[in-house]
Amino acid sequence: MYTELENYIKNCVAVEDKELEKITSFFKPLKTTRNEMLCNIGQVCNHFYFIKKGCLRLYEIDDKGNDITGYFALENSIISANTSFILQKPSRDCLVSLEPSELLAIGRNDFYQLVNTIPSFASVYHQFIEFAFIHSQMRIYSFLGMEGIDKLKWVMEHEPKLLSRISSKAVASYLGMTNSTLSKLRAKL
Amino acid sequence: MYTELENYIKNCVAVEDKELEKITSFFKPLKTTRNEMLCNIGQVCNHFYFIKKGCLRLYEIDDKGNDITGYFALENSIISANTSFILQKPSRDCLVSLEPSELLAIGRNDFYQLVNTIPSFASVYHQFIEFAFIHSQMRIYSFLGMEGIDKLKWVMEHEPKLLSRISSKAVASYLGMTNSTLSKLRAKL
DNA sequence: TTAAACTGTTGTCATAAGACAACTTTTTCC
DNA sequence: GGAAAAAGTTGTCTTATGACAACAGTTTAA
Repeated sequence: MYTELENYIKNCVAVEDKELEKITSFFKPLKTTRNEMLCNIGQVCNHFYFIKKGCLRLYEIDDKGNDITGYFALENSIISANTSFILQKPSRDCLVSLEPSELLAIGRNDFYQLVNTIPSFASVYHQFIEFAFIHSQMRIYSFLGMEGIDKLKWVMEHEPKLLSRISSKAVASYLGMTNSTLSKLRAKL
Repeated sequence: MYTELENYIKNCVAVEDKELEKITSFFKPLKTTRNEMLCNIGQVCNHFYFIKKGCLRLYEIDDKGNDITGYFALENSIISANTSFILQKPSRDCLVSLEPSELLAIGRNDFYQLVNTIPSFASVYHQFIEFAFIHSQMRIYSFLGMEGIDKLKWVMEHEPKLLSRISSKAVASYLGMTNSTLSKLRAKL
């Protein structure tokens, strides 16, 4: 049940079996269908999700009704509507499953109890946030200056899984372009 | 000497005077001229900086020789070439002073010693990273979809200090546009 | 103080990308 | 399995922005 999550944690920090067991005991399994909304606009996000199987997407809808993807999370990674989760404010993001998924969910109270009592878990969270920040900065550097064709090449090189796994529409919203533009760029390659 | 830094810390967490004194004792004052390079491309960044006075800018140079700003830091905030500092790899970013500045610098070893021994300092760092991540995500949402004029309005609303304090050229590199485009957009308002 | 360097403005022109629409292909789910 | 919905492709047209250049204004530093 918890093998993947245990591996994820062990991959971040050295941790005793006893602690590991305590940590995982707070996670509850959860199956979703496709397009299931785990956090909607206006809700306060109260869970962190580990993905055993499937794929989630965090996105925001702008004034014109277009959506922008914050990030994707595939198997063996964690995600939540972070801003809402951290600040405990109504979310401006939607967190949604792109495929039928198998998740392990932990509630916010349990999450912070673990963070505050188990240093190795705090370290896991800390590493997640550090990585998330580094990744966001990388995306700013890569997507703010580049032309469309170069953004596409960048993702092909650095995050090829996204292209094989995720719909063009969603990828376009991650690259900051329309789907028709992405389609035309793909044809050019 | 350390008043501003102490206030910065106290603003994040409740902390005893004794601890506060221990924390600040690791920070060394440092004055810079304008355009002084605190971390250059290829160097491994080994310091975190608190800004008492002045302004720093973190940026990267892309293939075409254009530069993109990662973020700015003004008075009473902290900054480093985070990616390099965290991963201990040669930096792709430059960290530079935009004005003559008064800084308090802490070396990486001291920094992590504090993080590992003083929970309240760990919390300060943790909050910094959380905020930095949230801010980066916000920028992705705001700048990836928007047209130039809306990006400019966004900064006017959310980070007006940048516009009054920082050169147009640097602001343009923060917004992901050329300086001539920014100048024309300003004229339109 | 003054020359040099840098910054910002404005113009023209070229081009990448958005908007919209029509159409095809694929996927979904009853 | 098949109808309906969604996703993807491709075309035309428009527009925002980049590239480049000339110039003006400002700052810097010797």
